[in-house]
Amino acid sequence: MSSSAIASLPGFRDLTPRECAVRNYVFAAWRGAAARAGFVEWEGPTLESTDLYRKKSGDEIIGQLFHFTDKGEREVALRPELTPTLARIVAARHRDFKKPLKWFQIGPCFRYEAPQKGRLREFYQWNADILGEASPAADAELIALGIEALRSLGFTSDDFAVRLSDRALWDRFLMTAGIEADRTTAFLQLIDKWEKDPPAVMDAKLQALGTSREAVAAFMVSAREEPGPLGPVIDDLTARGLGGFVRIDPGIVRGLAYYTGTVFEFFSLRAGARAIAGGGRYDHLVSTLSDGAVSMPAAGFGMGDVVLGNLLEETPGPCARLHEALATAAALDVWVVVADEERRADALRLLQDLRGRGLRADLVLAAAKVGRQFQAAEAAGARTAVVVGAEWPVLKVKHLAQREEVTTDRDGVWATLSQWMEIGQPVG
RNA sequence: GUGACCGUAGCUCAAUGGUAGAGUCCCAGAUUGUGAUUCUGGUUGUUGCGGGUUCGAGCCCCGUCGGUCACCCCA
Repeated sequence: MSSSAIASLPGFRDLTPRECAVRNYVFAAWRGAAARAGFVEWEGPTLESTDLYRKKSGDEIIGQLFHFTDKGEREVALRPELTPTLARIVAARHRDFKKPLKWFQIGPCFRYEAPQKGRLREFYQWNADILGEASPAADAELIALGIEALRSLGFTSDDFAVRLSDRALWDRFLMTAGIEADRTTAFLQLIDKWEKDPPAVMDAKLQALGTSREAVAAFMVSAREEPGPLGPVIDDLTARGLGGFVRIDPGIVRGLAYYTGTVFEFFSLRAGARAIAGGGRYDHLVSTLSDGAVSMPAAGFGMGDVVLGNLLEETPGPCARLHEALATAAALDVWVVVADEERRADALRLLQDLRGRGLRADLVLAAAKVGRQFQAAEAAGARTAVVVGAEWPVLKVKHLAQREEVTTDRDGVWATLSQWMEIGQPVG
């Protein structure tokens, strides 16, 4: 609080154990969903050559990077996302792997932007990608994975939906409308603001490009009725029973980046509808980054932990599930109470024995009154306690929730605990 | 980068321009071996920082830093 104290940097978080546990819970959901779908985990470096991002997105992106010159005069940048690293690795090493690749990574990313709700300067991103498979089945597989991850956290079709589009839809529209290719980017940026800009403003801007709001609106309606290139993706997801999560929405454009076909966005249906995740097909990126040496179709998506974390706390169902998981994760199986300091050595031996058998066990490190040790056990969420005192080798084992205590010996401790543990073991 | 609002104890917040407080948390105790509640006691502040106005500033003014939200952007 004092001015001389060093505070954390803006947009960077300190994760105390409770927040760390929430993060781990989210990671477990991501990893679990990916593993169940046959995706394997990889990991790349946090720091990359700045050129990796410049090459892909152009110079304007450099302003949003944490970048510097290292001691070897190299221009380097903290990664703002995971996909370029993936493309770089796959371009270099793809012969080592059978296709298609189904890879995922979880890791910190950095963006030098003004922090605000749902957006920080350091955040975790989960990226899942399929490379070497051009079929729409890959797009659908990825969308299904994202849906499963969110469902495993307790979210339902009341909480989120997937908006699906395809760059090809707009290519068709632009061709029909006679708009030159070099204005495509400007046009798509307008579409991105379709819901934000007032109709009159939107119309004026579109007129300047040689079309109109009316024409675009009519096209959007027709695109929703006529899935066109998105038909196979929709059919695939419908066959999986996930059709209810997906809707065609040509308004989804996903920035100006490297997408070449299908694009999609997971967005919250709750107040302040925000994007939870986004992705799409990027068939040319591997080729671009390898200067044409390797060509490989690819698709993927990224999901950040910040918006998702907010949603977890705000949505009742998932929030309850989270708290239940946190309580279970933090709980100890047994607390060893040293009722007589003369017996601390015996207590320590018992403690190590219990840990060696796989139980989560702890004790108060410094001498303390029995009452305080039970308080510590309670605070730590211990389910049982073993009292080691003057009557050694006689021991007392207590089930804290049931307030039930039995007298036994060293062997009896294990028998009693294993019996109680099985009873109290949470299912799933 | 631009704009609006906000900065008081670790946290949540009080305090007409007139001596900075409460709750909570944390720590320690309540007839020497058992948890909740309760009770008692205790620690923590140059009121974000720096100027200015005033007899006197937590309060008013300017600046600065930080936070939040929005814009921009969103890979």
